[in-house]
Amino acid sequence: MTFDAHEVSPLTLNRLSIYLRGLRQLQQEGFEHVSSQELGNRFRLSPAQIRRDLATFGDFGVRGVGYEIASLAEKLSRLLKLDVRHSLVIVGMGNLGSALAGYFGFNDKSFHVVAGVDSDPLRVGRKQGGLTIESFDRLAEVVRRTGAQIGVIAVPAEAAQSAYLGLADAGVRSILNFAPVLLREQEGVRLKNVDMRIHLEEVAFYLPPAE
Amino acid sequence: MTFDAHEVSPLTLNRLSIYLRGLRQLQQEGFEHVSSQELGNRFRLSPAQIRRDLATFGDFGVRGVGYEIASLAEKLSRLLKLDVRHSLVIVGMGNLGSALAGYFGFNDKSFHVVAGVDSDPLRVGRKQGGLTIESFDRLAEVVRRTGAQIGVIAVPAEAAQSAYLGLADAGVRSILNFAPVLLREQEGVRLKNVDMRIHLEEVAFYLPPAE
DNA sequence: AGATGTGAATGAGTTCACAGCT
DNA sequence: AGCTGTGAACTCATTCACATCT
Repeated sequence: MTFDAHEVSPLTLNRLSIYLRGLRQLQQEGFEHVSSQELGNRFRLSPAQIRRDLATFGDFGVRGVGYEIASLAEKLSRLLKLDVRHSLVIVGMGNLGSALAGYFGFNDKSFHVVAGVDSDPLRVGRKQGGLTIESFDRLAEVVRRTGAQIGVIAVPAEAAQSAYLGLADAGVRSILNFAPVLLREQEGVRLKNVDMRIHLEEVAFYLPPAE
Repeated sequence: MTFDAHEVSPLTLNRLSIYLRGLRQLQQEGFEHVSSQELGNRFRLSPAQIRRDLATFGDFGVRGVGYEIASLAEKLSRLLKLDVRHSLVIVGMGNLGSALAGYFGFNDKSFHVVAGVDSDPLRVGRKQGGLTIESFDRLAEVVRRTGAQIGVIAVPAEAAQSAYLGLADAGVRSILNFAPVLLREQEGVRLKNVDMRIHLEEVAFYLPPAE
């Protein structure tokens, strides 16, 4: 069970998150054990892939029986590093930024929104979820003070590039971008685009030929 | 240039969306032509893959010259069916739903939010972006009246399954789910999960081993 | 000369199918 | 008997490298 984080493919990793979610749901429904078959049926996943993915990280199952839900969930959670708290700073506290803060949980077990900044003076100073919105100009200071590790870009498209630069300059090395733009990237900063519009375009494309 | 939508892989399709976005940005900056090389440099994409992807759908480029931005953007837009308008109904008009409505554009060229429903009586009747929030109970009627093709689930986790069922019963065959749950799926309904928490978990996982 | 479009080669990811454990 | 873990087979996706066209 020794592996290097960078050798884990995002695809596999994302599936682990999905398995964990499924396990939690089954747990809440009172189940204690599950086989790859059952898990697959329930959530439209491939049993073979579930076994392959899990086996990559350890022998979590028992032959003839399946997986013990609580203990597997626990192990996946540690594997995904959800047992340590990660701190987020959200850039852009408009509709989307506020919604994301709530969605991620201001004060989640694994994720903690430690700061929210905005360039709109009308929003600066407003309280939200036990947090006071600060000025975008102070971003570097805010990051230093809070030790934020992950930056979340939730500004309009036009402002996304400067939000990115601000975060990069402030020393944030991991950024999640929700603005629908392709950013000019910098060396040494990990960027993950979550472009909801592209997902929408995908769904629309596969829509039946219409009436 | 004849192909069946279902033969296009989501990976390729998503990249087409990305190329289109990149082209629009270059266009706005005043460029008229671009080579796969330049496009790749600018947005961290592989030139070979750009050429391969584009060539799948037609001979869009000119050897020795590259691609004409405006015309390629136009062609991609048509390919992605962004020249026809798609109608959305958003289930759950809280923070996230409202933010999504704004993000997708209430009245975009390609996407049109035609209705928003919510189960909270306090929200029903409220106006937003030229739309009046309607009751979740009326979902079927709303869908019939508006002809909504795509359903967007933006309710809290607990309510997502019933939102899904409501949409499916109302006849919506394509659903984008933003709630962080694995839904029990139904035959004949295309579901795309956009789980922002999973994206966050990915970024957190690859974070350097901490200080 | 310079960039595309594309067979061929490589690599990544998934599924099969079964040996091996409980 | 039943389900995992896993080599081997296969499928899908990306990259190479170059003939081909302007």
